[in-house]
Amino acid sequence: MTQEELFKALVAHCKEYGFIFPSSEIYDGLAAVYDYGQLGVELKNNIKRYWWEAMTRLNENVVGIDSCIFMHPKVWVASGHVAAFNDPLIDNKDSKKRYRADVLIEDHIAKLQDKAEKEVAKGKKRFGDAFDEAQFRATNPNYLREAEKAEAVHKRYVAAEQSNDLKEMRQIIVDCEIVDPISGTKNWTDVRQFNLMFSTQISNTGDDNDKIYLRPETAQGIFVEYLNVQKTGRMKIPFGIAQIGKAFRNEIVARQFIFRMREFEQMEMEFFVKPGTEMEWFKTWKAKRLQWHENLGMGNENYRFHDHEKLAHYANAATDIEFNFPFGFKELEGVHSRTDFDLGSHQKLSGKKIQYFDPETNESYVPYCVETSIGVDRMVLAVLSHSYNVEQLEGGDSRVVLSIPAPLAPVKVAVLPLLKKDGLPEFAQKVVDEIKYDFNYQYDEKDSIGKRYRRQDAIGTPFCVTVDHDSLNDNCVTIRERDTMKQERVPVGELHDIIDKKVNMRNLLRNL
RNA sequence: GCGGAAGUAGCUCAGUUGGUAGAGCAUUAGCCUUCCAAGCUAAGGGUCGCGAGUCCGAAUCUCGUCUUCCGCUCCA
Repeated sequence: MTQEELFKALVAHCKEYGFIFPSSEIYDGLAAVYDYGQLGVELKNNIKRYWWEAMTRLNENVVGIDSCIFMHPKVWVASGHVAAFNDPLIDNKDSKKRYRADVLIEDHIAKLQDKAEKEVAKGKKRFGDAFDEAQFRATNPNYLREAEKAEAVHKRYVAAEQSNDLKEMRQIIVDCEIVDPISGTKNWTDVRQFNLMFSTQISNTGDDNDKIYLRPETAQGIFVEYLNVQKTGRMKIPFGIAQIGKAFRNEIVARQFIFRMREFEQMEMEFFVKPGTEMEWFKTWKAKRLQWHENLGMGNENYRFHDHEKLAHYANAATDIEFNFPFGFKELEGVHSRTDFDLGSHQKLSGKKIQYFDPETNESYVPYCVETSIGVDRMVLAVLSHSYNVEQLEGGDSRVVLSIPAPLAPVKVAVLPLLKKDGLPEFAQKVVDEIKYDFNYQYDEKDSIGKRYRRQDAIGTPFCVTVDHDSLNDNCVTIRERDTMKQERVPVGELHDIIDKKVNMRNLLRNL
């Protein structure tokens, strides 16, 4: 199977066994929105628990919060999202390329200004030392002509941008005869506003002033609660705040199953540190986060760091932890050194002092911040795509097995009476009673035992417990392990410990 | 958003020149009995993605539309 076929098979498998369904399927579905089914939600919850416990329990200076999706609109002004993700876009119909309309116009203005400056350069060359630049700029007709052209376009552009007049933007591009650098044609579509953030209104009058956004990242919820948590939790720097929650981004193209969705879930942790120490902590969290991934045992060679060359407006260092997905190495988690950009912006815009008083040095400062940010859905996809295997067995048989790390598996154990008579189901029920308070289990008495094993393999259940006639006499059952298919006969009383040893979350949390 | 391909039962697909929709697997019930799927019997399940049009008659022809996949584009 090629990687592409494998990925398709995985997507089909996810639907067939109740992990992940396309949303609203009975109405033809909704593009790039997926629902988690009965098994998917268990896997997802286990992943979230693994992260939450690693963060908040194993670091005594990291606490969690749960902030809202709705936030004050000014939050997104301070964070830079309103300014940075509100782009007018235009397509060239011939080259099929998309451009930012404002960039096209700005480039054009720059070209015109360039022409004017060339006149100045010419003047310099001609008059040498006698050249009076101010005089030249004020009087030279060639220069003035070019400069006026640039100024005229600039004025129109600023007016259009301020009034958000998309038709005028397009008209400027048409009037200036701006051509697509690739196709060289002027065959443009309309200018459309693209906003990364979804919006709605909080009152029901539809007034534009009541517009609020669905958060495009959970991080800002942490920043605006920084003061509350720091004070009420008596937190001393360095300390962190962790959060798991939904975020929404109106991506132009959402693709690759649950890898890029418009509604998705993040697990973010903001770690507040003393300015100047952020690089140390950046390194620390890079290592800690990689270890968290490696503890899953999905192959250390499947992870790599990708350091950012080009940094975002808020960062002074950034790296991605990439995972080897079926479609190649792609970002799974980001570790960013965000400086004091966020807290600083909120301090400025809100007028509230957001500072930390350091009792050791007696100074106040806006803390710097190191962020770890991982997509829950990407993590689910990483686990599923790595776990999905089609194994060839002796005798030409094959089985589909999800080798999900046992502590993350949706179902931990299946209880299977060999026959559904002779008192075996009744005995099996007693086995269920033995384990049901501690482990998610399935009971199945339908079809042959081999078939039932395959069904459990397909959903990644680490253990199958089989009850046979001997069980009634010796109180022992057969426990069969998913990956090795090895069987062992054990007393019912020992089941709990055998299963627990393998599926307990502490197996993953060690050494973190 | 552009280009290409696809959409018939839960899944994989068949369906002839337009003439009342099929198979295998799966599901449910019963039988059989058995430690690594595919034994027997029966049953349920389909507005043929959706909407128009042509036609006496459309799963089939035409147009539109939605969704999915692939490639571009986008991705602080």
